[in-house]
Amino acid sequence: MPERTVRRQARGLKRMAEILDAAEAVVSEVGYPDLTTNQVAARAGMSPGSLYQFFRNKEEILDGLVARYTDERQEFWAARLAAVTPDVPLEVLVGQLVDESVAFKSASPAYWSLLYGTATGDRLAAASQRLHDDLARRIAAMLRRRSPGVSEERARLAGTMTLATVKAVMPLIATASPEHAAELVNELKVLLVRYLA
Amino acid sequence: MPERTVRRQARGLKRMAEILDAAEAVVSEVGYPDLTTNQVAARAGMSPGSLYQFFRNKEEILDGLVARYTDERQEFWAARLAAVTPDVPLEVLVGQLVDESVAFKSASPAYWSLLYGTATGDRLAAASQRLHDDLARRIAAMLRRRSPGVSEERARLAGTMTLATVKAVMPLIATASPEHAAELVNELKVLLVRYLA
DNA sequence: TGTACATCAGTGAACGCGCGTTCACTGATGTAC
DNA sequence: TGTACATCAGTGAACGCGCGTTCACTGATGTAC
Repeated sequence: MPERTVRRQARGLKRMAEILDAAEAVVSEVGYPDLTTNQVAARAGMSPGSLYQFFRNKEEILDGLVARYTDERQEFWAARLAAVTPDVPLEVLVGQLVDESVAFKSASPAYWSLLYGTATGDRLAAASQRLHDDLARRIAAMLRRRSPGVSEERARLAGTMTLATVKAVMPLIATASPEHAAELVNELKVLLVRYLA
Repeated sequence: MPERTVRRQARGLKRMAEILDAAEAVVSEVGYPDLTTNQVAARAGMSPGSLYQFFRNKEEILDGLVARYTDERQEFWAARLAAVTPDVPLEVLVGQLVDESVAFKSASPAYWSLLYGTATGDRLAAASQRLHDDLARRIAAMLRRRSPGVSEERARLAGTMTLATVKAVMPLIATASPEHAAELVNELKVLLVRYLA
């Protein structure tokens, strides 16, 4: 257990980074719920005991990993957004930012697995997936009844997006204050109306 | 361990429902990661051993709970969407469906905790929350540089919605086939452009 | 309608396995004089 | 520049706790004749 005043040697700092690298690899391989400290140690090429020279416990290791990720992302997007000039057309701006988001995401699978991965097993995730596919199909069917000109393909896409958006805003509503929640609900409606119009 | 041919008595079926009720309560109280079978048994007012008369193991209990939820939701939305008449204005339609989604969600907190709850501790969720708040603020600032007329309040809402939407579509992109992923990315851009225009 | 027997429902103490963490120890590196 | 000593880095076996699951058992309910 590291005391408050540990003069970390260069070797030690490098080791800490290696531990985080190992944790990252293990998370992206087996997922957070199945990660064990012994796996991390093995992956980092050191003994289990060594982990505890640098981190107080398992949770701190994951904290360290998340901190590294969030710092990196925060820095990147802060600079990226600050660099946006007001005259660039909206289409171009959105196109670039979305593409960069996608690139960022696929570059670090462990981050998503950590923060947005399902806590439950694959079985439950699959059940939810089936429900969503079914609902997306039904939304698509409804949209086509309203606008028969729309292709099945496009209606399906719209259904998927609608469902995903609603799903995404729900947690925000749950944590927000009542009046802020009402604003969010309203804004969600605005977004969907503009999108589906 | 229940054999294939168990003639469940009425009493037993009622017990199974009680177990699922108990599991639901425990999940919504302590969250899925901290749920224990003994807690569920205690909550259901029975001994741990009794659980295993009706479910093979812990996972099956959660499966049962999720199945009950998904069936209920599937049924509700199937009927609800089928009942939509083509002549109702989009604003009204979206307004109603979103409101019903919100009502449905707040009626069953365990469902969300189960399927979309973070597997990691509250500490990590909080870190991610901070990052998102910061990014929403920066997006809002950028939007106001582009459109100085927009209020800070509205820009902030738009930033939050934008971020939530992007976040929601990412997992879909990850699991989809390459060409379908490209479609989703494109559709996300369309949605954002229409929303932010 | 009553009796015998199989099966279902239920108990709660105990077991065992996995995994996070510790502990006693050895080696490596820095620092003081 | 060398020597002594503190501190850091590292090992891996063992420990202990929590929790899912079992087990031997008792009670309740249905079914056959």
